[in-house]
Amino acid sequence: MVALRTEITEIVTGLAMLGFRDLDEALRVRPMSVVNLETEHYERLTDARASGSHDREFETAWENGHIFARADDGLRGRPPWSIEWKGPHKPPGYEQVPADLRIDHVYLVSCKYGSSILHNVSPSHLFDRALAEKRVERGSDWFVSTAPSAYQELYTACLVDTGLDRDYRALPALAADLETSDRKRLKAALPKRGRLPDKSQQLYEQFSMAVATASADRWRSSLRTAREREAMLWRLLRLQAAPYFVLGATTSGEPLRYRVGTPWDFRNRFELKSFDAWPESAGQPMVRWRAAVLDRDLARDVDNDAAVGDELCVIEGHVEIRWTHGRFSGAPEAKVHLDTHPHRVPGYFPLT
DNA sequence: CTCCCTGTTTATTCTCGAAA
DNA sequence: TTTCGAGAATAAACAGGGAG
Repeated sequence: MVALRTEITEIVTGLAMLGFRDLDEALRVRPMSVVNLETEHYERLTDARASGSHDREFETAWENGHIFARADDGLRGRPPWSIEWKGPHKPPGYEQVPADLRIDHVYLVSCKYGSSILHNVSPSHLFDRALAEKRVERGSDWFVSTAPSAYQELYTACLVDTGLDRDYRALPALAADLETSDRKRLKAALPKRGRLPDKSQQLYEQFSMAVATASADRWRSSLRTAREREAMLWRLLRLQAAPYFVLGATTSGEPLRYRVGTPWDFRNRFELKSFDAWPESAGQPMVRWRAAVLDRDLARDVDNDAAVGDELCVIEGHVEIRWTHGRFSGAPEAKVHLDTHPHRVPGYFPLT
């Protein structure tokens, strides 16, 4: 149930801010003050609650909303005037604050459960344009532009392995000329998942490394100045002009509660010392990234008595570069992961 | 021929899940 | 945990027709 879990976590988080004794009371009362919340949603929630299928999510979401309502950084115990639920709609436009709830028209709350993904964008948007401007470049396959020869070799080997090179309905000789229908045929002929045949597998590994290396190079060369690297980090971390809150859970179910500060908040306390990106040898093309950030608050302590070195925080993550829908299928995409625990990321401020 | 409208296709992004 | 896959939503691009 894709939508159900999202619905539960988002709505229950909101309900928990309204001051009811517990979730079951809230579900009984069915407050209609939550914008966009209809009877059908309450019915689904009540059913899910009764079935016991999402106990963990109910509990965490309720606790998250409850704590936000009382947190010094949050509502500080003030009863909210209005709670707006964004609902299942995907907002038009670009780079909105990823908010699922809005409290009193001001407090934006994003509910994020079991995902370490920061972005899922086209590779050129990340590596060439640093997530800055949204401009689609059609007709340019990232794999062709970053690793043309390795891509071509892999493609040729896959044609041979699948026997499609001898098919009378010939596929194009050049990987760059693949059409959608060609991709479908090739994908269907390849093993569903797991390793490719020996020769192809070896070429796939070389291809992965070539793509990763070229991607990391292009990323680094698009970030020449300290200014650009800083802006890159802000966008990676989704720092926005206005602060917002993330209430959710890690992939292992541990609760997450933090405020995402603005670039201004970031600069007040932190200073980006370095931003690195480098290719990694993995099954699929992967680029790792790491930012070293100076925490001035801690640095001040160092002047007094703390140990030197503690004042540097490290933020780490990685980018998967992959076909969206399996080998040779769909345009390549770049999935950006955050590997550092969010509560230890400079610019994210855990709720206390 | 150009411009505008409209329906269709495709790329991109978001979401989540499952196998290894 | 890492690697890989897929459905759905949406916006951009495309294609074709018809009016001016």
